Amino acid sequence: MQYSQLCKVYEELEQNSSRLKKTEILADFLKKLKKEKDQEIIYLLQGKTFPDYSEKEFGISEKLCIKALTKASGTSDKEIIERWRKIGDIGKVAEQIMGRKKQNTLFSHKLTAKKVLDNLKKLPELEGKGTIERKLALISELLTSASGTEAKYIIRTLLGDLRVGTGEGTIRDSIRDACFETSSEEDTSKKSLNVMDSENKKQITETIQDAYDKSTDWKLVFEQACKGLSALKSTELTPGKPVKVMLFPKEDSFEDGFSRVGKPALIDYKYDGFRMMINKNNNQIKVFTRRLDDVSKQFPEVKEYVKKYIKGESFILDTEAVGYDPETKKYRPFQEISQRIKRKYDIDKMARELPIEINVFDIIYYNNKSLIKTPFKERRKIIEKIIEKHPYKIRPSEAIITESVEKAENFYKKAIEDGEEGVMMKNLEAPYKPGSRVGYGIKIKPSENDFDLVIIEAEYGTGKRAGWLSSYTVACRKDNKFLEIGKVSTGLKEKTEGLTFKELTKKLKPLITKEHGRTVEVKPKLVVTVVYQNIQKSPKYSSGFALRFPRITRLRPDRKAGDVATLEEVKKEVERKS
DNA sequence: TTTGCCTGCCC
DNA sequence: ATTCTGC
DNA sequence: GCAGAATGGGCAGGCAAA
Repeated sequence: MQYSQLCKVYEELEQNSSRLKKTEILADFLKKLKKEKDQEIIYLLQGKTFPDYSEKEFGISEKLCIKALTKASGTSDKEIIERWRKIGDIGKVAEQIMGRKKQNTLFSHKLTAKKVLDNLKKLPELEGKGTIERKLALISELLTSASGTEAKYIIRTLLGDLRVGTGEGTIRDSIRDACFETSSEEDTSKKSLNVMDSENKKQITETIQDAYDKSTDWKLVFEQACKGLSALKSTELTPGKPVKVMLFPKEDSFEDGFSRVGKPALIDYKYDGFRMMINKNNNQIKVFTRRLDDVSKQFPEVKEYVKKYIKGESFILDTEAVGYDPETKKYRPFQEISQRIKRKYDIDKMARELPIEINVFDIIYYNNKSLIKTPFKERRKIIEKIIEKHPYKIRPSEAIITESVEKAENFYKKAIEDGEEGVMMKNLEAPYKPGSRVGYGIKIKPSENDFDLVIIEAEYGTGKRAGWLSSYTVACRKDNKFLEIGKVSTGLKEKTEGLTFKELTKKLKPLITKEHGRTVEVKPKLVVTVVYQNIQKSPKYSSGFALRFPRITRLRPDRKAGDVATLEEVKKEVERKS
């Protein structure tokens, strides 16, 4: 298959925002792909070359894409960055530059999808001295034989950002439509077994989703769907192979929480650690992160705890690991535990200095049986039955079941007093939904504080926000100086109503004093209110602090730069919270 | 040998 | 992580 | 209500430049 054929699909997807239309476009493509040899091409549809659970990385991002473009086109870094600033998409820059170049070339080699796939797949394998040079060579080889459009999508694929708006749901539905016949208005009279009526269609969709949930691999699911329903149904959950985690949207009050998850609900602590999926298959024990990275080596204690304190031959547990101080037994902030996650050296030393407590809050597989569809209350019972509770090692998450808002609030207060982040509320009847943020559970966190800060630098946005100054460096003050305390971007509106990026850009432009690349320095005049969840020590910002999860809530035209929060006030808040 | 940029991935 | 937006 | 896109801080590790 020609890569240009694939690019045509990307273009169409990009031009159509309706999900139904996207599904149609993709289904047509998949019908063609069925007849091809390289089914791996399906990964390219989501800008990938491997299944989601693969840990292979390109090791290429913005800077190296710019280098590769320079190399392939001869255009200077400076011009590329300037174009990027203006149009907010390195892919589009590549399209312009490589497209222009093509006109001067008399013949061009046709790029096949396989060639693109092959070169991309080589990237993760390279290591050691000269790696970057060799990676750039592989990329510019593709770019030089690419058309403008092809260059655009090669770059976007490398950046891991295809921007064609196709997620799992769309892929799933198009596999359904490509592999199973759909009844259209004209032939509703026909009663063929293969023709989907709406009930049937729903079931097929669910079966495909279920197969993906269990395998996390679209290539496999597509191949099975081509064979038929029973092949899809044969997919099984396999402990040792990672599964995507269920996610939880935020809710503001317990009333809202109950109305979403129903009454009674299970409420448990939300720990400020990191997600850990623990898989046991007989003697093999593996630990995966939320993005399906294998961190078994980094957390040797998990094996020990699992062997000693959990009954069962095989299982998959969903847990949160929190770090604590081994002397004082006090829970430590996320910043500290994050030192262990990607560690390759001194693993044992860190394990002693910063041990973890594993809080188990869900189970989706037990003794050769999937529990994905088992109601949550049953799953919780199993957790409590099989885990021997050992605080500071492994334990079921702290939880209550209640239908009272008052009891929920008291439990929440206790969680905060214990130094945790908040609580989760969960629907007792719900199944487990890998990878989706569905309302079977929600999270509740404390109301947050804010500072008024002044904008001293800004950066041009990308994608939807191209052309606007959309990310702002904000500062507090100390005497007559302004000290950076982080960047903020979210909270503003892209369209109308409320404070927009457009408006802020307009206000900032006259204040610009210097420009470098995509960043501008501005006179410290504009004051904004920034809410945040936490204040962290920062190795990067001049104030020595940074805000965790910052977002802008409003403009303060009534305030001057001299009115913004002082470093002293920031320090006082840090004290107050600890 | 050391430093610092870059990337990917936790939140 | 948070937020906004389109479906 | 959900998925998708565009953004935040900070960590370790890998490589290249100093």
